[in-house]
Amino acid sequence: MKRLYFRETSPADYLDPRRASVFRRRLLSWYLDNRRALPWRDTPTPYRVWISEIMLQQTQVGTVLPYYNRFLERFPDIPSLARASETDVLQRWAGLGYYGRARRLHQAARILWPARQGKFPEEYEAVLALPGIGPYTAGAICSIAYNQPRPVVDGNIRRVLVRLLGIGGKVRERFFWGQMSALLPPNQASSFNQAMMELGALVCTPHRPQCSSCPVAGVCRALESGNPARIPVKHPRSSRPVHLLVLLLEKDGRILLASSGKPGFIPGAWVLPCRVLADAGSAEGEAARLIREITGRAIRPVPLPQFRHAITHRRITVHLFGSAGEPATVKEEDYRWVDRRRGKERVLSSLFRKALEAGAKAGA
DNA sequence: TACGCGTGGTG
DNA sequence: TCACCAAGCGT
Repeated sequence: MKRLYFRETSPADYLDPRRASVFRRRLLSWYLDNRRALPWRDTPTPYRVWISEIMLQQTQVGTVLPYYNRFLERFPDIPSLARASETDVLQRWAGLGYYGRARRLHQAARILWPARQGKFPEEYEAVLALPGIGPYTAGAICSIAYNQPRPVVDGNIRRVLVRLLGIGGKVRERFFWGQMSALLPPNQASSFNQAMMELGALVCTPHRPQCSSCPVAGVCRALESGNPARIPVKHPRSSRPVHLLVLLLEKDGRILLASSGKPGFIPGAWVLPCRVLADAGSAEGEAARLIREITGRAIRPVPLPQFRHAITHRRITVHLFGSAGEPATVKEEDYRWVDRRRGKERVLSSLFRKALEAGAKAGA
């Protein structure tokens, strides 16, 4: 059955040549005057643009900045990144999220060095073939670092385009790529692509777009129609509640950590002993059971402060437990007693860092 | 195509 | 408090 959910593209969706020309000129002019000074814009070498684009995937500029600077300091070029251990790379990434990005970044560096002398490829297809690089990132690197005429489409650009073109319904992904290809000035791809994203980030924002100071307000169909903020239309998403049991076991000032082979956690990172719960009510009973499994002894779990942790599509309620009395020696290899202070130096996700802080605050 | 992946900011 | 969002990719 044919789905009517997506709106078909019609020739009328494209800006006519005159409006397109006005749009390009005003956007580029605005960008030259208003672009933010960012470290990867100072000297846009392929390597620096690459790192920035990976870090910026689903992550805001302000969040990325400190990580970017620290990362470049430690790994200034492809050989230094390739020579590093994965743990070292993850250590610098810890806190940024989406840890698969860091692993694939590292894998790509090892493909490029020493086999390809650490030289970042120039051909779009070769860039796209690298781990962690999809159509957006390949287009971004080729256009920004090499000024190749490659379109890009990201969240900002989708929003700018549907407003500019006054698209109310849902369109397919290829619609956006077609529009960007049509608008792209072949000799100014670097500036144009960045200008589109900059406009989306600074002016054509999701809430309360600043239409009064928008350089392309004169050619915007959403503004013509009256209420630009109503575009794009939003559809509800659900985020499921999850209950997670976490154990904070101590012995002689050390805490028990496990190297996580478990799916859903940072690869190669350390975790506190934990288990997903069927419901909130089973927390204490499961805590006792997990302690017994780990230590081989029946030790009463002591409730510590609960806290919540939000991840995309999930609201996690963390049920934190300590133990009364000294847990016996742990048999299983995955577990290790680690000095509390040194525990923080290990790769830990924010959730477990929060758990350590909550435990410390409770005097555990 | 739809989902999972982490975290911090925003209203 | 909470849903939504942010320079996406891999499966």
